[in-house]
Amino acid sequence: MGFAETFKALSDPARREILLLLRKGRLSAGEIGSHFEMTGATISYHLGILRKADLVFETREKNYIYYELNTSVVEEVMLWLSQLKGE
Amino acid sequence: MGFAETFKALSDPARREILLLLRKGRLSAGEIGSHFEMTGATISYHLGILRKADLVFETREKNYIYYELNTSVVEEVMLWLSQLKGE
DNA sequence: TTGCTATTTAGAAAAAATTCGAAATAGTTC
DNA sequence: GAACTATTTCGAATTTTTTCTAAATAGCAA
Repeated sequence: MGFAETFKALSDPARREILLLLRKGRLSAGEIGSHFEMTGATISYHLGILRKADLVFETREKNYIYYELNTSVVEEVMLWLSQLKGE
Repeated sequence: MGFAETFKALSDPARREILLLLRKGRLSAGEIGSHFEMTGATISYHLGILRKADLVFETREKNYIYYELNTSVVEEVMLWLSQLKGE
């Protein structure tokens, strides 16, 4: 948990784009990277931020690391936001 | 609009606390500041961030500036988040 | 084991965010 | 107008974030 981490993770456009990509299903770090004009190192950095915020989880397979959306934290954030708009 | 601005605004604990304070109704900058261990200048900075993100709006009265919650942006954020968890 | 592919980690540079004290602005009140 | 109160803006210092290149790790394949 930790809303600071979560909102911070969501505040970057590339990281939000990554999450949207993952809606369709899991992708390897490399597949994710191919959608951006960034080095693999930078993508890895962003994936680390998303992972620490529990917005994604990874599963290792062969020499790939697949990333997948974790929606449970999204629910918590929505709950917090709904508090804000009256009950 | 601008989700980057909005999520960035929400990523700071003090700013989230300010928003929660404003649920009960409008407060002046000074009243908001009295809840924190920060200078007025810093509170003003945070209020500026929240205002730019359209999460609050201000109304001037006497020599006070009152801040009020703006929930319309909160709705947009929730909509974006609900996209994330399957339609 | 040697080489290949996928990804991360380390270190450093650049940019952005946070905070403060001091000065400026603006509206009140005498 | 002069003094007072509330708040913001400015300038600078510190911390955090973002990005890269280069090096390290790890699994696969020959």
